[in-house]
Amino acid sequence: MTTLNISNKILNWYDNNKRDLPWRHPKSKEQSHYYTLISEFMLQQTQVKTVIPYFKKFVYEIPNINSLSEVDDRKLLKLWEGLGYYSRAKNLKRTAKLILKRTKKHLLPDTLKDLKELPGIGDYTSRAILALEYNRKVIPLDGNIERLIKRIFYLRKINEIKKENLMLKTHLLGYSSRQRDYVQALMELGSLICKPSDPLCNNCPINNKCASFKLKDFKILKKIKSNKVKYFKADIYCSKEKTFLIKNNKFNFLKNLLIFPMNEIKAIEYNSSKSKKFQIKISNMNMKILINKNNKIPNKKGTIVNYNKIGNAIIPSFTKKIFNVALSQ
DNA sequence: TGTCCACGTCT
DNA sequence: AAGACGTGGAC
Repeated sequence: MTTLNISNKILNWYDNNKRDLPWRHPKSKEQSHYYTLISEFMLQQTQVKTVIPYFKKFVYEIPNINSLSEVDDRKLLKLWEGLGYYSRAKNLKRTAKLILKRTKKHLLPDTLKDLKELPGIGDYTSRAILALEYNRKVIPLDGNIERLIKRIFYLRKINEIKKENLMLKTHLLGYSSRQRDYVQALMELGSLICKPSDPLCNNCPINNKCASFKLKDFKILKKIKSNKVKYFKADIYCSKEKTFLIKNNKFNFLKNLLIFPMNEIKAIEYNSSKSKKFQIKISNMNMKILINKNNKIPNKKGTIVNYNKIGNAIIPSFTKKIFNVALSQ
């Protein structure tokens, strides 16, 4: 057997192990660009498994960049319901409009600068598009590849894991004339083999090149995230199978989406209350919520939702969870 | 059930 | 440039 270099080993592994994902079967160049655009937006901060059903439904309902650019906002949001980070949906439509306006083609821009000017397309997505759609010799640095790099080069010090250094190190892994497949191979390897915990090193095609494998130390240095605790009281109105929600214009999270009427309260009020308590994390905030349950639907401005039949209402998972807690008592 | 983790962009 | 932005899954 001939000795393969590192990128060929990774590609070889990918050819035999790649997942069959719906955005990997475009029927034309235009569709390839469109599938990449939609899937990459959905995959931002969201795992593949979660994205698959959303992607399928989305491209069925909104099949190309033209229809995306003029889709009704409610329809768009309904297709995004439950996926989270709802500004992605708005940015996606704005991006579609800008692409049509600027290029008059149903294709994505082909330079880093032009891509990054589009809303919702940052460092990672622009590089992903260049590699996937233009076979450009760039490597997008997503969470999977970042972990792979940290393990291969055994990066353990803060200054070693700075983004610029990680970018330089990714390039030491080399390129391929099949860059489209190569970057997907790297991400797939990170996701399926070089997992955050208990990596499957025995199945890794490049374990002999991996410093962490040699040292048998697979720890990853993670960023420290803030985790603020805030206290709220939520008014849950339940009458038969109906409940009362309002459009959120008050808090920065879940803007313009349906939530229960809520107020921020002091820790003392929360701690001294005997009402049902519920803890939920949203974004980087740790919310502690008092459930204030009422039987009557108030005569105030809002939206009455039948929770057995949600219909056209767009309800974020956050609200649905509070719902279930309130009902379960 | 609660707690922790994974996952890019924008400002 | 640190913090805001959501959700699902594993244990």
